[in-house]
This record gives sequence, structure tokens and C-alpha cells, in this order.
Amino acid sequence: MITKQKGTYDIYGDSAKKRMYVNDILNALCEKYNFGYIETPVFEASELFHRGVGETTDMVQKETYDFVDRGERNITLRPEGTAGVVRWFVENKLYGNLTDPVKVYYNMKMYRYERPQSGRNREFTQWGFEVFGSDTCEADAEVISLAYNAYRLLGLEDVKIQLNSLGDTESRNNYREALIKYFEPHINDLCEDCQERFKKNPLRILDCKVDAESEIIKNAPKTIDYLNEESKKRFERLQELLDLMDIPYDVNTKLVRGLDYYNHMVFEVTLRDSYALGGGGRYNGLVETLGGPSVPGVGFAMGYDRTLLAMEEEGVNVPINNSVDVYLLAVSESEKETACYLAQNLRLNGFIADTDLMNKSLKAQFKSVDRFDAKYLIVLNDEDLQKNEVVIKDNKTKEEERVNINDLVDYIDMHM
RNA sequence: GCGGCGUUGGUGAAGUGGUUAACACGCCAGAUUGUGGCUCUGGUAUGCGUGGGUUCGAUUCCCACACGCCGCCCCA
Repeated sequence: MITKQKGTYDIYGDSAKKRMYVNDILNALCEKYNFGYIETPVFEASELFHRGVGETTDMVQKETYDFVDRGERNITLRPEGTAGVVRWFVENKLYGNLTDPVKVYYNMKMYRYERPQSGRNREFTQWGFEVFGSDTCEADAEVISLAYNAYRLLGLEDVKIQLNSLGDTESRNNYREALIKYFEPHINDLCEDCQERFKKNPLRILDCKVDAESEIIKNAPKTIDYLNEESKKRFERLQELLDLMDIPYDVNTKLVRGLDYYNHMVFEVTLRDSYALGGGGRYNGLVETLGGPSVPGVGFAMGYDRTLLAMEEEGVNVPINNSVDVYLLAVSESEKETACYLAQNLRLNGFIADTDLMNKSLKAQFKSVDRFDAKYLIVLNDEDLQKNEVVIKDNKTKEEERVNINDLVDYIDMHM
């Protein structure tokens, strides 16, 4: 037997319906914010992610699906959405006429070679969005607003924003140096992983779970103390806007996030003050890094599967319609012909209709009625059909009514 | 990539080194001669993840691998 690959999964049944429900909500919300839908290719030149996400990040170093194709191109399955969208933005020269910001949202499969756990797979979905061309705090606030309200609309009440600012390039570099200087004498008191982080990406030490309670990390320099005047002002302004929109947030100076491209505002959306369901931030240098002009950008991505899990844990009630409007029962050949015709007719008139396709006994067809939770059932009967009539039964009230076959659609329309 | 736990039918699951692998749900058929959902009766596994090994004999013991779950790394 051929089985699915590690870390992949099939989506079907009720969980497929849940996803459709979530998709509909998210898509509609994005449209309200006047974002346009975009899809980019699953695979891109490996270089895109190496340059975009950051050569030194673990995501690129050990988690990407890389391969050489038959034309000897170096290909990578996208591990995140932003790099591909930026590539699209640059390749299509959308920066050429930036009278308005370019706002796009996506809902795409991503691939990372990781050890699977629940809410984390090798193939997974991220829903996210990006804004190009605006360097304003209002753009930052809009992005956070969209992210926050997405979770709220999905029924997750207890969500909050974790907010930090890395500042502009100058501030970020100053901070990085201060951090290195601070940690250097303490390096042997930190855990092994942190000693590794110290070399590769010292900012990540702040994220460490092992040393989280240690005085060393608690007393470490804070990002906001190293913001220059302008960066500080921006950060304050952003907070004002969030206050104005009633979006709850905590300033979390330890939040640095893993990808190299962020500057200024970074944020995560957390559930119950614990784990993050999504994150984003500003990336003013990324477009340039990927071969475009200097165009500011800001964006967000939601861990789709994780969010679905969270909804389950929180007991969010997702309305799933598993019931059929009308089920047609038929046994004889002529009854089945009528069933075919009527089923099509009902479907084209907007009803969910179904009928037996397996030549089952009438009794077995009644079981199907129950399984499909049909609102109405019609037992076709040759005698009635001679008179152009059908008997339609309300499956809840058990009331039966004799209806002319030509009035059937109207009848159901009136009663539903 | 590292560590721990797990893997029995469509589903949930019990169980044992040795004839026919519980039970429940589901499904199918009949009682009910073309109007069901209750009840009763009967039926329902390519045989216990895959491949090796130990053994007279393994689903049960050992090893490897695969997949799943949990923790780490990482990400979100």
C-alpha cells in the first residue's frame, strides 16, 4: 500500500468543511480591507528564499525542500509566503506606479522539512497578506487590525497582540551589538542552544525557553532602549493607533522573530497569552534585497492549521451544514428516470438534492435519508407519477403532501 | 537532526507465544409481501503498520524501517 508522505495529510469530511468556512471568513474580511487575492507558484528558484528569508536562518539551512529539476535548475518549495509575493511584486514592476499601496492576501500551501507534530506538518497552509509602498504607521496598524480581527471573526475571543519594534537598520544594528556585548561575559551560563544562537543570531537568545527565567536574560538590554528618536516616535504612534482601534496588545521587548528581513514593527498574535497563532512585521529592506527598488513592506501570516486547532480547543462552534435538502427515493426504472430528472431540476434551482445511485432497496434508501439528514424526502411511486404527482414528506414533522410534479420546486421554495 | 511513547477491522477498542482474534458502533440482509428511523436474528478483518530474526510455532519476544503523537531544535 502506498501511504501518504510524512507530515502530509488529506483534507476531507467535516474538517474540509471547517476549512471552507474559515476560508470564506478570511477571504471576505480581506476584501473588506480592500486587499486583492494572489497566488504564487509552489516552487521558486532556491535563491529567492536564501536571499529573502535569510541565508543563516534554520528555515533555509535545514528545513527547505530543495531539488534540482531536469533542467538542472535549483528549485525550492516555498517555506513561507512573503518572498514569493515580493518576487511577484518586483518581477511585475508594480513599484512603477505606486500611487496607491499594493495590498494582497494569499492562502497557500507551504513546505518545510520538519519533524511533524500536531499543528505542524511538512505540508501546511498559511493565510497571510502584504502591503507594499507605504511606510506609515497607519499601514502597520491596518495590518495588525486585519490580523487581529481575523481571529476574532473566527470566534477566538482571547487573542492579543505581542508587539515590539526592532527599529530601523541603524537601531537594529546598535541593539545587536549591545546584545552581543552584554551576553559575551555570560555566555557560559547560558544553555547550549543559546551558545549556538549567540554565534548565529544573538537576538534569538531572548526567545529561549530554557533560560527564560534566568536573570541574565531578564536584565538583557531591551530593543526599545536602542531605538533612535525617529524609530521611537514611530513605535509610540503605532501604539496610539492600536489604542484608538481598541486592539489589545502587550509591548514585548523580547519578541524578535526568526526571519532576517524584519525591521521596525514586529508582532505576533497569541492565544490566551501563550502560544502564537501567527506573526508578522515590517520589512522595509526586503524588496531591495530581492532586486527591486527601495519599497517599504509590511505583512502577516497565520498558521492555518494551528489556528484551526486552537478553534477546536477553544470550543468554537463552526456551523457545518451536513444536511441535504431533498432526497429522492426510487426503485423501478421509470422512478429512477424521474429521480434523475428531478434531482437535476432541484439542484439547478438551488437546492441540495440527492438520490440513490447504488440500486439499493427502498429500506436502504431510507437509511440514506437519515444519514444525509435530509429535510425533505420524496418517495417516487409509479402510480403517482402516472398522475404527474409526487408525495413529499417533511422529515421533521412527518407531514406528507401530494404535489404536482411541476409545482415541486415552488412547493419546497415556500416551505424552506 | 536528537530523545520518549505508540501502531489490532470502516470506527472505538480488548486480548494471548499455540485450535475458529472479545465487545461496541457502523455497514449489509431478513423478520416488515415497496414508506424507513425502535426491536430481534444472521452476516461482516487481504488476520493484529512493513520487513527481517528468535522459536516446533508470533499478532504476542528481539531488531530495523515506515507512519503517528509528545518534548528539543526551529517555526508559527
